[in-house]
Formats: sequence, structure tokens, C-alpha cells
Amino acid sequence: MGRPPCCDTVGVKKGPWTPEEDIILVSYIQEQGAGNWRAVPSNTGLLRCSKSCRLRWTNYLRPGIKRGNFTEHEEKMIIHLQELLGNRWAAIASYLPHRTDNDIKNYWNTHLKKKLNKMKGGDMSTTHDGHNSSTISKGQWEKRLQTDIHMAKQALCEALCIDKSDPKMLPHSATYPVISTPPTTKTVPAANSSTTYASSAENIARLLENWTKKSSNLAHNLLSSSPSEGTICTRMLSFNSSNYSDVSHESVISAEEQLDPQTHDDQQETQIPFSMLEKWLFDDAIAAPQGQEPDHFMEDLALAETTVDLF
DNA sequence: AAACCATTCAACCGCAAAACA
DNA sequence: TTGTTTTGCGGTTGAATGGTT
Repeated sequence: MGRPPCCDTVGVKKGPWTPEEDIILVSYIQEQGAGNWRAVPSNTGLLRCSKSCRLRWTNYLRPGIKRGNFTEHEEKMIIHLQELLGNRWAAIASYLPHRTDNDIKNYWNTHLKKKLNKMKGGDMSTTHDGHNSSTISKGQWEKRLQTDIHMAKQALCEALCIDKSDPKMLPHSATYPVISTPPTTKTVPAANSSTTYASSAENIARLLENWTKKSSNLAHNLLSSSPSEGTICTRMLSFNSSNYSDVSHESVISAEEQLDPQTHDDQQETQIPFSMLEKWLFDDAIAAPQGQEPDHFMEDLALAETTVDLF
């Protein structure tokens, strides 16, 4: 007997999510907070398994997600971090705010891998992830371990900072892993959800645009049908008034600044160590020839750690 | 215009770790 | 301590789309 499926396959819908489903999910998370995914399908009536709901939220609907158009800046970071951490996309994503691990993974597989192949003259005698598995050095494993420890420390530090600060900041902090914060998607309180919801609306606004074009009648029906549905659509459409054809980092931040400038200030504060890491990444990318390990990595991390200690 | 091929990316699957009872 | 449930992660797939012949 094989492993049982993660959820009943009978009556479970698969494939692309519809805007209607997105609205239901976003609305539910706004009310209940992210977490307890097991309960989401039954509580929302969505014919999706819990995994699918979580994935849709974390990779697409979650607020603050920046999609497509990777900058050269981000590209270099990914290449560098991949070199250090391997295919640990979640860890890499923690260094790139507003990017999901899935997005980074896709970008790596579709763009960067080829790019590096070309740069190395097609000489890829390494494994699929660019590492030679048989010759991976002990030092590299140590560095990985050190990085993990460092990340854990920072996560703890941030958690302690949050405890001290306004509890309302928690959802925002949990949503934006400004620096190596492990995803903290455990049950997020519904409080302060207006900020997160606004960004969620931005994320699905583009879908809604097409959707309303296709079925303007349906949108109208939603507005005028049940009170709850009407509320959902009214909320969505109210956000639709702003221009977010391209949900860039800047636009997300500025939109949130308008809603809650304090949160942005806090975010900037916690970004200090991240900027240092970035500096290291780019300094090193420029200084070091391809494939060379940065010797001063741990030094700089230690320096960053000192900065974190200031909290 | 149609067929074919390549690319992209959202979503699924299976496993492992974490959380819980 | 152990067994079960839930969550998170990385690899993979396949539909959609765009480009080429």
C-alpha cells in the first residue's frame, strides 16, 4: 500500500485558480488570518485541498509579493546565494523580500541556469544545481551551517523585537521577511489586516480586471447578491481604483505607507542588516571571479550580526 | 494559416520536519 | 515517548503563450 493522498481527491478541484476562488480565499484569510489550512476548504466551501490553498496564498495572493522583472540586483543575489546555499529556495527567498521561493526557483531554472551555462562555456560537469556533489567541500558545508545558525539567530532576534513592539506589527512583519526570517505563517491575527488585504487586492486586481472584462455581469451580480459577497467585491473594487498595473516593490511599499506609514518605518529599521548583506553580495560579485568563494563572508555576517545585536 | 517547437510559470506531488495530542 | 496531523519545502509537470518554419 502506498502513501495515502494528502487530501481526498474526490470532489477536489485542481488546476488554475479562478478569480472567484481567489476572492473567497483572500476574504477568508482577511477575516481569520493565515494558518490552519486544514480548515480553509471546509470553512470557505472551496473545492481545493488545504495544500493548494496555502500554496495559492503564499505564492500568489500573499501581500507584498513582487512578480516578474527580476532586477540585475536580485539576479546577482540569487546567483550568489545559490552558490552558497544550493537549491534551498526558501532560504534564498528569505534574503529577497517580496519574492517567493517558487518564483526564485522558476527564475533560476528558466533564466539563470542557462545564463550561467553560457558564461561557463557550457562546461557543466556538475550536478543539476550547479554543484559538484562529489567534491563539495567541508568548508562549504560549514558555511551553510553557519548561515543557518545566523538565520535562526536573526529570526529569534526579530521575534523578540516584535514582542517588545506593538503587537499589531506582527502580521506585517510575518508577511515581509525583510531579512532571513523563516516564514512565520502560523496563525496570523486578523487585526491590522486592512494593510495586508489591500496588498492582496493589488495582487489579484489584474485578475479581476480581466475577469470583469469577461464577465461584467457576474461582477455586478456579486455586488448585489449576498451581503458578504457584496462586501468582498466592494472592498476589492475600492482598491481597484488605484493604478497597479505593475505591482512593483515601490508601489507596494508606497501604498502601504499611505495606509500605515509607521509600518514602513519599522521595516526600514530592520533592513539595516539586509543592506549589509546586499553590500557584501555585490561587492563580492564584482570583486570575485566566477565561482570563487567569498572568504570574508563570515566576517561580514558577523558584522551584520553585531548590527542585529543593537536591537 | 497551420503546425511545430521552445519557453514560462502556476500548480501539483511526495517527502520530511514540526507541531500536537 | 510515541503516534498522528499539519505545514513547509524542493522537484516536477503540464497548460498557456509566443516564436519560428
